[in-house]
Amino acid sequence: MPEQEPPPAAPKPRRRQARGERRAAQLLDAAAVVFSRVGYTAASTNAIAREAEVSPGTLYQFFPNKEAIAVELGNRLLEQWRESYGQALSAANLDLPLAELLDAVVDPLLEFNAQNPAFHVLMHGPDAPGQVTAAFEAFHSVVLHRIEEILATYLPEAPKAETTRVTTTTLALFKAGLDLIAAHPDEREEYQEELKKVLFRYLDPMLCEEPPAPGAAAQQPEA
Amino acid sequence: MPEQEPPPAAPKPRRRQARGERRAAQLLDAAAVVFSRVGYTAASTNAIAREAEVSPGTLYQFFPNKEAIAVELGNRLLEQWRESYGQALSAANLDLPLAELLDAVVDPLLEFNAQNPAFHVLMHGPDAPGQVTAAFEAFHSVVLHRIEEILATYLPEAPKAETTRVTTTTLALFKAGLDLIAAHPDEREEYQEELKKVLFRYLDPMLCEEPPAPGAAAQQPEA
DNA sequence: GAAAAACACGAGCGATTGCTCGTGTTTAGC
DNA sequence: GCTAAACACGAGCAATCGCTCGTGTTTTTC
Repeated sequence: MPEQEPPPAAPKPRRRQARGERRAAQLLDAAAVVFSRVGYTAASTNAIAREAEVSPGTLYQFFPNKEAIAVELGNRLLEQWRESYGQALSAANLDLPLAELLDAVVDPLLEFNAQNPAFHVLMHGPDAPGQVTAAFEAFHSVVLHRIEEILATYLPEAPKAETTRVTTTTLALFKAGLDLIAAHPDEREEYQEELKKVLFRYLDPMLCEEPPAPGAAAQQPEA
Repeated sequence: MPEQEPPPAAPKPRRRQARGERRAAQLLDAAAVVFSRVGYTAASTNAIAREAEVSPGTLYQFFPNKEAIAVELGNRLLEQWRESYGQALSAANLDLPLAELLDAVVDPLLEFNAQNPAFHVLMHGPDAPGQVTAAFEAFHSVVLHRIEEILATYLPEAPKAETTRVTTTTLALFKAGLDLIAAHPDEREEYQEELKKVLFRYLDPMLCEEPPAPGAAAQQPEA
C-alpha cells in the first residue's frame, strides 16, 4: 500500500530569499488586478504572470497551482482587513446610537471594498475556489456573530432565530449597497447615504434601547 | 469592397419541422439546467447537449453558437415572465396602500425567480454574454421606469434624480432578498417577509400620500 | 417512390488553459 | 571562490473548450 505523507510535516522546506518574497507579493498584486478585471475562472495564470511581468514558470515557483494564488490572496486581503478596519466592529462602538454606529461600521467597510475590488470578487464571485469561499465564510461568520452580539444588546427580547435572521438580512443589505456603489461609481456618496438610510430604517424600529414612548402601540416584535 | 448583407433579410430560410421545434425547446431546457448549475461560462456546450441527450452536432443544428443559446433562453424567460407575472406591475395596483402594493409585486416576482433559477443566473451572472445582458437591461429599465412611475405618485415632491436613486436602491434591495432566499431555501417565507419589511420601512417614511395621521408614524399593517 | 430538405450523429480540429521541465542565472553559506 | 539552493525563463504538453464536417437517417414535397 502507498504510505500517506504526514500532512503536518513541511513537505517543502524550501527557504525563500528576499527576492522571492518580493516576487510572491508582486504576483499576488497582479492576481488581484486580473481577478478583479475578469473574475477567477477567466483569469489565466499566464495573464497573471504577464501582468506581473514574469514568466509562467516563475509563477509556479511560488504557487503550486491557480487555486493557491486565490487562497493566499484571500488570506492577505483578510489580514489587511483585520489590520486596517477590524476595529470598526470592536466593542468600542457598542454604546453609540444607531445612526453613529452605522457610520462607524459602514463607512470603513465600504472604503476597504472600494480600494480592494478583488475582495468583492473573491468573496461573492460564483466561481471562487472552495477553499477561498470557506475562508471567507469563516470571516463572514465572525463578522456575523459580532453584529449579532451588537444587535442582541439592542434588541434583547427577540428570540435567537430572529436575531440571526435580522443579522443575515443586514449583511445582505450591505452587500446590496456594495453592488449598488460598484454599479454607480459616480454617485458613490449618494448611494452610501442611501445604504445607511436603508439600514437605519430597517433596524431602528426594532431596537428598544430605552422603554419606548407609550404613544406607539407595541411595535411589531413580529406577529 | 465587400458588400454588406441585408440584415433584415432572412439569411437562413430554413424551415423547421415539429421534431426540430421540440429539440430546440429541449435544448433550451437543458441549457437552463446547466446554466443554473454552473453559470454561463463554465457550462460547456457538450454538457448541454449531454443533458439534453443529444450529440454536440445536433445542438449546433439549432443554435449557431453558445451565445445564441443564452440569448434565446433569455428571451424565452423574459416572455414567460411577461405572460405570467407582468400584470403584477400593471396599473391596477396603483392605488393600493404600500404594504399591499409590496405584496402584489414582491410575491410573484420571488415566485418566478424560485421556479426559474436560470433567470437569476443570466440576469446577474458576471459572465453572461453582452446581448443577454442588454436584453435584460432593457427589461430591467422597463421595470425600473414602472416602479419609478409608481414611486413618483407616492412621492411627488422629490426631484427626479432622487426618485431614480430610490428606484435603483429598491431594485438592489429586491435583488438582495433574492440572494438571501437562494442562500436559505429552508427559511424562504421568513426571508420573504423580511424583504418586504425592509422595503416597507425604507419606502414608507418617504411617501406623503395623504397628510399623515398625527398619531404614530405610519405603521405597517401587516401582522 | 424518388429527390430534397431537415435532423442526428460523433470523431476530431484549432485555440486556449493550467501547468511542467530542461536549462540557465543569481544568491547564500562556507 | 566554489557549491548548492533558490530564482527565472519560455517552449510546449495534456486536457478541455467551442465548434465543424462528413456521413447516415427521417420527414416533407412532388
